Amino acid sequence: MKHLLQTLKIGINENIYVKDPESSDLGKRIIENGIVMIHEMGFESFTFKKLGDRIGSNESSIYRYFENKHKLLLYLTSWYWGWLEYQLVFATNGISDPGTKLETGIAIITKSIEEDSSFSHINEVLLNKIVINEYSKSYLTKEVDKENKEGYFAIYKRLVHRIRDMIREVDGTYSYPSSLASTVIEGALHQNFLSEHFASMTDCNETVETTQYFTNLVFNSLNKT
Amino acid sequence: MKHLLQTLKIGINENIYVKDPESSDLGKRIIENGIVMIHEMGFESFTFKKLGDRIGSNESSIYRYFENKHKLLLYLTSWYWGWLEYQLVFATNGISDPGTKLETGIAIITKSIEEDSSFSHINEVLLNKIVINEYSKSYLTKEVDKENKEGYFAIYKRLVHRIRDMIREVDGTYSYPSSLASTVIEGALHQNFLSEHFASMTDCNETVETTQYFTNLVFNSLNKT
DNA sequence: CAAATATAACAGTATTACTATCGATATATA
DNA sequence: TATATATCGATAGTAATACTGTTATATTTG
Repeated sequence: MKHLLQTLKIGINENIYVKDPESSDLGKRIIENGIVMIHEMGFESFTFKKLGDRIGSNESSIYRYFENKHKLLLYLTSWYWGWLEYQLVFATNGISDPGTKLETGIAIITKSIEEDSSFSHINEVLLNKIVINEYSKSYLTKEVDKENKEGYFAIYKRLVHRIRDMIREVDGTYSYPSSLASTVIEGALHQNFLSEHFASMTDCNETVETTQYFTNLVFNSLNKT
Repeated sequence: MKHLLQTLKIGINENIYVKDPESSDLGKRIIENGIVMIHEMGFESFTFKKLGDRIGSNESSIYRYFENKHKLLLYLTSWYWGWLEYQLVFATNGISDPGTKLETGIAIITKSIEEDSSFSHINEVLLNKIVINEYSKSYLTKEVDKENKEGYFAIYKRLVHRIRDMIREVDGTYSYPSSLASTVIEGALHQNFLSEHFASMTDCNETVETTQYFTNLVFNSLNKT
């Protein structure tokens, strides 16, 4: 699994970047250190100038890879969702029982990432935290519809659809499979955020509880055959 | 009800503003037009300079009411949650059956706002849309913990706690009342956003469906006595 | 009427978010 | 080997943002 993910390249919409950051050493340093800096200082304070200083490169060189920091965020979060999608597909691939499959899927989606694969320049632990703290900002913009048409959110949508389909396989009569799928994926990020900053609004404070909460939520809504 | 809400002043943490915008005509124009402009151009593009131009006033005068636009957003969203809290309390006040009470509460929380009270300078329809599009940005910051300690999110938390308590009254044995309450409140905003911009990830496209989805979700999780 | 307060107008600063140009170096190709 | 091409760093420049500070005037209040 680790080796598979090591060699695997996640296909990200080519319009998100100007030049593929995977195609050069500088590109990889932009990604690697971009992740660290966004995690450290938050997306608002992060600038390409600061990143340039950190990697001993120039602001204008970074603009040759990404039009702006919003596009970099889209790239990073797309990578994350693509990576999660692979985990989901591999983990649920051989499972024939729909209930077990969905249960496994929910576990993948709701667990917090605790170890870095340490094979690539991408630190998945930090990236998971970036997704928790910043993902919403990538679509809560006036340009959503245009960017959605361009396919910038395709991977995320595909992931939601995969969970939706797993839900349907368990109970084809359930009326809200799409909403339930999106609620679990977005809700998992939210519960993780709450457990870190607003403990009184959640009952989750470790992976186990988050997974249990959502598993319970989903299966109570479905009629198992 | 309308008259009550007309005279009622929503108590907002005094550290959110420099000078109470309710205390002057200029303050009210800042709120009224701030809502319209944030709705029109989105929070990122909105600036105090533009607002000053619109209301025929000066940038620096607006700074006498709010330190920055982030504080203005905190003010507006606090007002919104306070306003919703009143609706919740009034609507559920006389109800003795815990199930009916919770059902009514969920309806209040999940419905989209369709008419403006048109009594005050605050347009609740637009404010509801602002909350859907911008609320997350008010807490997904590096300053959350500090601002939370200052009490800037107190009204929102109180609302979540009220729903949590209603859940507990229906089923005291349920393990995740806080998480379920926060999932419904945040999830309702999210499903509203999806129905507008990402229809394939939701089954909700009007108030009725959103309310039904969450009602179904909650009551399937609880054991009614 | 005097004093206090509120606001408008203006000036100024550091930073952000870019765009454009130029030159050095490395690499590919002919 | 010569030449074209791509890559990147350095520098300069611009418009806008996010403020802060000062002063003059208008308005309220005592």
